[in-house]
Amino acid sequence: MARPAAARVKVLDAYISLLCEEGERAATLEATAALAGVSKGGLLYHFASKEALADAVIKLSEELILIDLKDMAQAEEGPAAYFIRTSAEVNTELDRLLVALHRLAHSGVEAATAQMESINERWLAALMEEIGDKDIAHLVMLVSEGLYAFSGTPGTWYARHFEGNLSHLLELVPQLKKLGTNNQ
Amino acid sequence: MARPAAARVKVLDAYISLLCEEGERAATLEATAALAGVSKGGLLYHFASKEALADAVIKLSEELILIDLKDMAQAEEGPAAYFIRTSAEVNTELDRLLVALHRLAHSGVEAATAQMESINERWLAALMEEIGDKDIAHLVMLVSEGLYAFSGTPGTWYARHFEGNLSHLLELVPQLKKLGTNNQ
DNA sequence: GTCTATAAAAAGATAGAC
DNA sequence: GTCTATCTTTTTATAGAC
Repeated sequence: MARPAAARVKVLDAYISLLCEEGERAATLEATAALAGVSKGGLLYHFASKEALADAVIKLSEELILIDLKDMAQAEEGPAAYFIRTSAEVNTELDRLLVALHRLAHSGVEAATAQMESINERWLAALMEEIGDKDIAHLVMLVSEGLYAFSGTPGTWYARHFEGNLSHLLELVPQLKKLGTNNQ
Repeated sequence: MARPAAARVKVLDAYISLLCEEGERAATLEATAALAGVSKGGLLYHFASKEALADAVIKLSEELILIDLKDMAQAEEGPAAYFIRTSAEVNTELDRLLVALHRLAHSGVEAATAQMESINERWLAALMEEIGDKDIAHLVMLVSEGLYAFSGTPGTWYARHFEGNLSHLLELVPQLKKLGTNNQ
């Protein structure tokens, strides 16, 4: 589907928005259709079931993560700094998709859990390329995971403490890498 | 309720188990009652609504977190090491409650989000007592949050990479603290 | 306190008109 | 492609017997 219908895009975007901003319980077919400005029937023409909606989230996350991994490998600041910096960015398309994936995984959608795992494996591999030390790479993964866990819920702890203030964490990256070298 | 009914405890425990192991979608009243070995009516005698069940999770998490904060402050290894070590422990009562809280928060239960925030504020304050440096304290918080985010889903990325292997991360704690000193 | 039976509401999905 | 109307299933909650 090289040029998906506008309505299909609006529906998927509405579903992702509801997942991110109100949680999985609120992301019903009816609420999604209403937010997208279509009827339930109109929604179901594009996505035959709720599972199809979740699958579309997973598929889109895969497309965006492939771009992200490429950018991460080529980043001038280095993969680790790129990774931590972008982990804290909120409301990028990738961030929204990853938050939506989280919501689905926590609700019990197994395909979403599997995709999260797959993404984590690839990120860890990319970090290991640069860092070398397994423990430090894990540490960076956990920091990133922590940033995601706090994101997607505006006005929360995460926002109060980190928003616009990530530079301090980023300054630690070279030190973390050195720490990795000492540790080998 | 100094000595809550045995059935009440079984129901609450079943609800927490379903949240942790199968996600919020699976934690219906019917499934909870079945796992607890009571009828739906029996369940609703102890918890008048689904909201009451969620509130009980939040209340129990508060009781356990007060104990945890006290233990953390008095830990011989220091608050930060205690905090990271216990963050990775799975299937403790506190861990299960925190995973359940996460599930509820991601589903859209606002009271659960508020409780998570409250807990995070108190943990950060306890870490600052020891570490002093705000950035490093944040880093430790994020690592811990990452550990929680990965926990509660057996057989996943987290389990494969960290289970029984946290000693490496713990060895980094003194170095992290030193890093904080340099950073001041 | 616990059960069964039943109601009420919400959510997912289908059919067919346009 | 999109809508309305309808059906089915699931989920929450109530009522009342025991």
